[in-house]
Amino acid sequence: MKKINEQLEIIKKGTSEIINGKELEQRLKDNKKLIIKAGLDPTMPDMHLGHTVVLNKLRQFQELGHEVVFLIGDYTACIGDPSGRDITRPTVDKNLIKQNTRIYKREISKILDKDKTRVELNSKWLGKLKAYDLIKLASVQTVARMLERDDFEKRYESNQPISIHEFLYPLLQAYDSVELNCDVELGGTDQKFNLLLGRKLQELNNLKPQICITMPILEGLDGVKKMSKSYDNYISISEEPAEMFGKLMSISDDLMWKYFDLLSMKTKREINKISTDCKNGVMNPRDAKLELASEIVGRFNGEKNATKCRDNFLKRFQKNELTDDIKEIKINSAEEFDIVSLLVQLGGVLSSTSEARRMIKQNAVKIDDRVVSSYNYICSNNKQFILKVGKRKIFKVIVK
RNA sequence: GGAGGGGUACUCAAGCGGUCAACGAGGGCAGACUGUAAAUCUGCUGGCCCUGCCUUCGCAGGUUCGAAUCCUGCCCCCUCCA
Repeated sequence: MKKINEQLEIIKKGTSEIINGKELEQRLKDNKKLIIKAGLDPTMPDMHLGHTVVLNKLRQFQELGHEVVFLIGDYTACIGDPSGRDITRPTVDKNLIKQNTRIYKREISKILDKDKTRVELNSKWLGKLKAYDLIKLASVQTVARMLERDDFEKRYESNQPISIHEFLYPLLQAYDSVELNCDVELGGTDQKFNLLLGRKLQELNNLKPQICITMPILEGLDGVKKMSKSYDNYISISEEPAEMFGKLMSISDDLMWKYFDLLSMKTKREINKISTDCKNGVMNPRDAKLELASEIVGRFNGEKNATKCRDNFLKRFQKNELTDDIKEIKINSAEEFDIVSLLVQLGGVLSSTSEARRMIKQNAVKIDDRVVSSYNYICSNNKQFILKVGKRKIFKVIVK
């Protein structure tokens, strides 16, 4: 194992808060494998970059030789974590949870060392709790304390409903820590309350209280709200490489620095260098962003793919050239067809005739780089042509 | 159990008998400008056989020439009192 201060430096990087730092140091000094937990509810079918902020930290712990537990909240997913929410989460179908659990198990191996990661489902112990146990568990926290939480307080004051079951979520998450006897639990800053409750519950059960480490919340593509599937501002880790690259390139410069901090494996010094270079005009921020996008796409899809995405990106948007990864639309038709039916029925590029008309009206549709301005434009005369709809949708249409 | 408030398009939110496919804001999309940036400006944002027609305002009926708007029943949500 590495020296204590080296370990601490790695652990501290990128964190928002460590409760409590001294305890962590002390425990590292004991030179034992620590049990590190981070959990995720399998409510959504895939993981996004926001989740990886915590996973990356977990990975670092793993590399330092500690025991990493990835907790899948298959049981708690039924409740829905109210953290940071202004509305009650809808409950998730049990089959869907099972399915997502499988996906999660697979996806974490993109970041964590699969062989060294202990994966646990909290249904294993939570499913055994009896009403008696649950009520006893519920007695450790008062309603007043619960309502002190920002999210609940806001909802309470603005007359939004809070269901009883939402109060149980933090308690059950805390119970997980008791069950696993965690030394450290990781989570986003919005998890602070839940993490601290784990500490408290462990103490009540005569266990060493866990150290809570919070990570900043990663903003989504809009740069404002947290990255989340429900806000549709996310980048999935199983996204098409080119798509992932494009999404990363479309973020604002301000946001780019946050992404560097939370997602890049570059050291603080390296990031600072890039940042000052951009400020001094030595480096174009766009190139910094290219580097960021390459690194992240590379992590999930390999170096080779990343380079290809980068090349294609530059080709397409900087040089306005065609790339070799254009999607093809093959049409078997002896008859003539017009642009609207190509876009909707034949190509499935747009979802309705009205939308197609709208696009044409707005000069968004191009065939071989020429704007199509008529709804009735007949395009079957050409055997092969390039169809563009807006900036991002490009297709090669082949008529047979 | 009692009293009151409310359910409108992706979200928030006007409208309270005709001029409502429904003001406005946000989001989204497109165009201009660019670094596919961001910011800004402009337009669009239910569907269709598209100068017109069809379906939408919690659900089901009713009144009316005509309803998101009025009446009846039902469902759901919130607040206060107990």
